[in-house]
Amino acid sequence: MRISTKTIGRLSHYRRLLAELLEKGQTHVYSHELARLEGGTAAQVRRDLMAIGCTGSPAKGYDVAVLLKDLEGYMPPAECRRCVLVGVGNLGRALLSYFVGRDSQYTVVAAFDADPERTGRVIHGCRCHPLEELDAVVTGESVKVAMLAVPVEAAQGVADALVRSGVVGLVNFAPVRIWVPEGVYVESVDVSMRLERASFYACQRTRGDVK
Amino acid sequence: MRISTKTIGRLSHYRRLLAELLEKGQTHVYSHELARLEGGTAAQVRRDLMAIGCTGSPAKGYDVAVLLKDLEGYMPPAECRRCVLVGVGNLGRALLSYFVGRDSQYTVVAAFDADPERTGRVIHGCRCHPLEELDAVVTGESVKVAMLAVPVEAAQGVADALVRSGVVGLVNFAPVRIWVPEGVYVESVDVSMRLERASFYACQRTRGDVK
DNA sequence: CGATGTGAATAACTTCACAGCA
DNA sequence: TGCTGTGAAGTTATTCACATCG
Repeated sequence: MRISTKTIGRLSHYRRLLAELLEKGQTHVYSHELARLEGGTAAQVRRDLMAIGCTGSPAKGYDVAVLLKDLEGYMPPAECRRCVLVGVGNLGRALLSYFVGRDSQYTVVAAFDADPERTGRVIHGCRCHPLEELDAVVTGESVKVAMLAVPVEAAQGVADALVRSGVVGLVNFAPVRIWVPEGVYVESVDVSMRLERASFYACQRTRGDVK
Repeated sequence: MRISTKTIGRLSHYRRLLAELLEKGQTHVYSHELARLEGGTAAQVRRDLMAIGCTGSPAKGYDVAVLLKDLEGYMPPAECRRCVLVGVGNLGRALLSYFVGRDSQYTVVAAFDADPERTGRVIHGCRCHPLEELDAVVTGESVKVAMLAVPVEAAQGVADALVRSGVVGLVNFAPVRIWVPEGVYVESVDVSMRLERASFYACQRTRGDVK
């Protein structure tokens, strides 16, 4: 059975929430509690968990530790949670600090930048290489996933280079569509669209026709 | 008629694409061209445009200038495209430089940060105020939209303050759910979920594109 | 022709509602 | 009783397919 992209996104979220609950010492959780934390409905949570074969008990709900383990078993294994970053401007540095927290599941094994001013240094524990070393590092480390935080003009070229070096999963922060071969997956984070949508609904309300 | 959130997002894309086409001097565009640029289908583009009453001609497709004008008329007017930013760390600075391009439709009228080291300065043309001045500035400037680029622990408190000052549209970059009163719209940009999903499909070797 | 505009069909996603269990 | 697991129903989103037009 094929699990939808939306469900995968929510499973990721549930995992984060469960890790927090476990840390707090909570041993069991009901679907409606997870739903409230996640912003969805109880039925939705149960469906998502059902999709990957997780079960709970009517009496106590879901066992937090078991559920977390199941989710971790379903989500990418450690070797897929190593990624690289291209572009070490403000956004790139923000991403590095984002993934340096010790509870983060992901590791940025290397960063790259075209600007010599930014390379050769270690930022947030991550070595910053010149772009020329991209292929050697990505191939050498067998990295499959990359984050793209470069200017619009550079995005497609860098994406091509990454794909050539074996990357098959990309998170693109540049506000431009990038083309990749069949079999490569792209997540586009489009900040200006998000801001525009927020403004749109903010406006609607101001105009007085909410909902 | 109610237009879906997804359609709003795509309309925002179309607008950006049309602005580029106009700049290039292209006068007409077919739905399948826009579709290719945006990564969707021609039928989807026509549906979206139909939803807001735009029309083209079978002979030449859509008139770029007219369509752009229509989209601009539908999207938020200038007074809703003024926003504030809270949190001037790396992410916040990245956002400021992002929206400083003169082709950007949006203006960040003020930024705020709790850290006195970061306040009092002008960054990318945007004055950075201490958090204490948030209410005065947001209320005084009648700002309705804000971007939240603060640490997880601070997100809810800042969101509350923003809402109290009249903000009704939020773009939240903190990886945590924030609670807002009925009528306030929140866009959550969840980077770690995006990265995880990219890893998931990279692992699976499945294929797809996500906006 | 090769497009648009659109009803109709299909697919995807979400919620309902209830049996069954502790 | 109050929850899970899940078929069925409902809702939303997307694609199909075709009448129509220059």
